[in-house]
Amino acid sequence: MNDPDLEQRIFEAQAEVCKTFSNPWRLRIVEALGSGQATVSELVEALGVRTALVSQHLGIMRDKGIVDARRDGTRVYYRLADPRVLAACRLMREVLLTRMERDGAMSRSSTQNRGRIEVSTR
Amino acid sequence: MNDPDLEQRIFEAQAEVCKTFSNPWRLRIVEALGSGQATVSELVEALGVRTALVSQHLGIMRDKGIVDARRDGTRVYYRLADPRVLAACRLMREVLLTRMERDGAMSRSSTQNRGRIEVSTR
DNA sequence: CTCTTAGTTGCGAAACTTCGAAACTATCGG
DNA sequence: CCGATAGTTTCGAAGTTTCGCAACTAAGAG
Repeated sequence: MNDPDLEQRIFEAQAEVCKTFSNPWRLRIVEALGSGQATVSELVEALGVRTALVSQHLGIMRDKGIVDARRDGTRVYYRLADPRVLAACRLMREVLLTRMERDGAMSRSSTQNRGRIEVSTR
Repeated sequence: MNDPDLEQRIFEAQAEVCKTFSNPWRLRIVEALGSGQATVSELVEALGVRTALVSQHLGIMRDKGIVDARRDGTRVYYRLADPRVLAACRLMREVLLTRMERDGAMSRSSTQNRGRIEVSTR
């Protein structure tokens, strides 16, 4: 129990999940599915992107188990497999917005050194 | 205010942040930095990966503003720029583990159709 | 069976990511 | 200045992702 490799495999699986969220269209799909379900054409309409592309992204998310699909006649309804992914995505977005605000403030101040290594003055 | 393009740019920026977490070593670094700070060599020791590679990954996270670096003598100390990223990563991992458990249960049952589109029986 | 609507899939070029190897920089002790 | 230790950067080959395009399947209407 508690294999050193199991831990590594969990982090690899998590990296795969994060890869799924590394695309703006997929993030918008997650957000659009936040309030219930939607068909492919509703998503096409909401995002303003070609059908094939939306379907490709949905296919990727289906394969990774992020969304579930249900066909009803000619339509296919998609929904989030686990509502917590929305929460995780939103938390990440909040962090981002905080940073964006801070960076905006930074550019108006003089202490600008993002991405550089600070040196402890001792 | 509330530009249709601003929204898109926020999702693009978020996708960039998620890209940062799309690598198992970077996730392990985030986890290792969860309880305070660490030097590059401490991270090298903890992850069992070459120094250059750890430094490359830290550089990527520094550029994206995920971690902050502070040099003290020959050592460089890294820490998370915002503790909420740890929470977001952990929430994502929980979702993942739930899915892994569910999938484990699925393989022991007969209804196995992950990644396929269910058809509504009507 | 045919047509239409709704969605999926395969292909391929361009762009991007990963990681090892080697060269480089920074700081300190002597 | 020299050498040692700690970390960073550059390069490049191998692999992966993105997205348009075109061909395909699935279901219902007539």
